[in-house]
Amino acid sequence: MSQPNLDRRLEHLTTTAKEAGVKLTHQRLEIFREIVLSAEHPDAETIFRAVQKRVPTVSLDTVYRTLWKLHDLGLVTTLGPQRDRVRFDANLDPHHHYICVQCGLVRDFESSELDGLRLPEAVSQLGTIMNAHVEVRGLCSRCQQRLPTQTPNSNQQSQSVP
Amino acid sequence: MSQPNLDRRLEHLTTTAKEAGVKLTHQRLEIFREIVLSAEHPDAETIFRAVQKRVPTVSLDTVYRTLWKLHDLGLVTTLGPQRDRVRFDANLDPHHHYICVQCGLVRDFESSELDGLRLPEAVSQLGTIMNAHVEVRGLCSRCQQRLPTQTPNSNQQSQSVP
DNA sequence: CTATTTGCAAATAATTTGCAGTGCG
DNA sequence: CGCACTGCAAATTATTTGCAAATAG
Repeated sequence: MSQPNLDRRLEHLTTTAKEAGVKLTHQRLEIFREIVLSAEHPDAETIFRAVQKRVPTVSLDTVYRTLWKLHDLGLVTTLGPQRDRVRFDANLDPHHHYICVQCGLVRDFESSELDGLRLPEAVSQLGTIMNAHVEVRGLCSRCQQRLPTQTPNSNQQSQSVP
Repeated sequence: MSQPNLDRRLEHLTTTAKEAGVKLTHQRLEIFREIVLSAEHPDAETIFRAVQKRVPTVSLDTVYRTLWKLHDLGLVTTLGPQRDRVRFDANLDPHHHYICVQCGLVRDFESSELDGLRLPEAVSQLGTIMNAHVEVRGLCSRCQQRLPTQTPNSNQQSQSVP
């Protein structure tokens, strides 16, 4: 992660936070910096331990709350289909996934064109390549109907949505 | 899911199980069928509830144990980087992921060629498309060195590996 | 100032494990 | 028949929440 890149993201954070009326506390800054600077994509516990070194008083729940707040602001994304719950796939044939960011629906789709993707050289230097597939994210048609007015980012939050 | 496809997978299950000396109980058959037949990629709880309708005595922990056993046999895969733990990504620029199936390491890589993938029409009928990226799975170089003899599939199991 | 945010501790939700009985091969 | 497998209940681990004190803007 290069310095100008970090600066650019921090500025984006500042702007977005101000627009949303969200306060930029010391803890939040450090948590965000930690995710941006980490080459890995850390989980909450890992971020917690790292931030704790510089802000000894942070608590794990603040890390969680901050992460989902940043997620709501569209400043971070999560890996995998969505929050918690491991999901299983018995389809061994080459296939790709469509994932709804709202409800977590996952659908397979096939494409012989995508099956034979050429990957950049850099990848093979990371390790062996067992398999490659495409993940598409969007709002599924069912969720589009249910939330005709909402923006795709003001969702999936801790606050219970009755 | 077409009938011949299901048959083919059930046969593969039988063969693999026999080879591995794993018993094919009623419960396991039903759990496997459930994953194969579901268009969704269900989580343990969902599979549990579905199987329960036909085998009222199954327990949730049997579902968990079976799922990981099938996973070990290479008959099912999981969505997302690996077991549990949500992981966060603050990289908003287009990028792709390399994921180590052994240790869960995730590395970004860039490729303008992959950024502009053309997706099949079928995808846009599932819902809106917000973003598409490639996920590559393999054994990272660090894990290759640590497990020079093991096969990539005899791992990541419930049994604690001291 | 004042609404937001934090830390704590306690609550929930998800997943795993020890054990004794059961049943497949 | 024996060893792998199951169900149960209890243990762990991950994540969320209520509340009073602290703090950004």
